[in-house]
Amino acid sequence: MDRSLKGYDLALLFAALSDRTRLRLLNLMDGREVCVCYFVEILGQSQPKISRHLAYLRRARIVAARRDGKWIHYKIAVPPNSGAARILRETLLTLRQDRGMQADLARLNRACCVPQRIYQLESAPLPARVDALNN
Amino acid sequence: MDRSLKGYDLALLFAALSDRTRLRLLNLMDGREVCVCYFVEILGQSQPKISRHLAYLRRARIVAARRDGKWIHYKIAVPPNSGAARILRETLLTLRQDRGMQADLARLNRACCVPQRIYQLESAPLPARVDALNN
DNA sequence: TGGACATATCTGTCAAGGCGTATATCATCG
DNA sequence: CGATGATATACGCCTTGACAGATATGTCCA
Repeated sequence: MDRSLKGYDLALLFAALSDRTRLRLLNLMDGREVCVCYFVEILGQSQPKISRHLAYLRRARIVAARRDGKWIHYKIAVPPNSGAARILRETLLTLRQDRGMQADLARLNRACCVPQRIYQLESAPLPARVDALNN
Repeated sequence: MDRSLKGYDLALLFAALSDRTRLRLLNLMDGREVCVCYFVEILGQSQPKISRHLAYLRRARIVAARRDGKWIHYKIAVPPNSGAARILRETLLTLRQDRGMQADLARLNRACCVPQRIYQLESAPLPARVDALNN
């Protein structure tokens, strides 16, 4: 019996995905490990707000956090349920089609080119590529 | 440009999917067109509650309603966004893996065998097979 | 040890969603 | 018509989530 199917609430997954800000965060993490300060800068939203939305994603176990000195890096995690994992994969692919999401990525890439010119990012670790859920 | 990507809010889709009752309704409609009274009977929940949840699914345009005399039949609809459609398809496949969802289907099938013995269903139209989103 | 910085959590307020109850709508039948 | 049955919507109450602002936690560095 597939234990991974027990104890994972699909409705909770969808609740985590049901907010535009959280979808934007996931899109920025697609194939990338990103530290919180980049989210704050790229989305132009307050740090507590970003942090709360990240906590929501953690609760649904679709992101993983890793501390690195004073920074915390987030990346997408494979949820412990194969169906949820497939749904998440489809979701990320769908987000790529969205104009707004593409614009977020463009802003991220631009910021990564010149982090030293953006006060909040000058000493922050650059986002790093990681294995994407999608091929 | 893909017009179908405009005007469809993915977050709204996920909000529609973020409730267990609504997932149960969708699962019952997987490959089937079902009238409201069956949902009420199978889920054992009040008619207004079922109706409100169906309205939510309609708002996200993932179900279609059809009037047939005094009955209204619901079936799953392909949302006007190809990504949303793929996500919905994956979701339905995932629901099939869930014990509770399988139990709902078993209750539905049992009720369909002897609708005349269930007062609320004695004159109701039987659920009918329709093309499923999944193959 | 004490800042300074990155991030998380708490608090209070407001809007949205869930539910039960009551009621409205719409079709059928007599 | 008026009554009945199927479904939808309105209302009131309660809970949850989103947000801003304030504060706590944890790490680094002087």
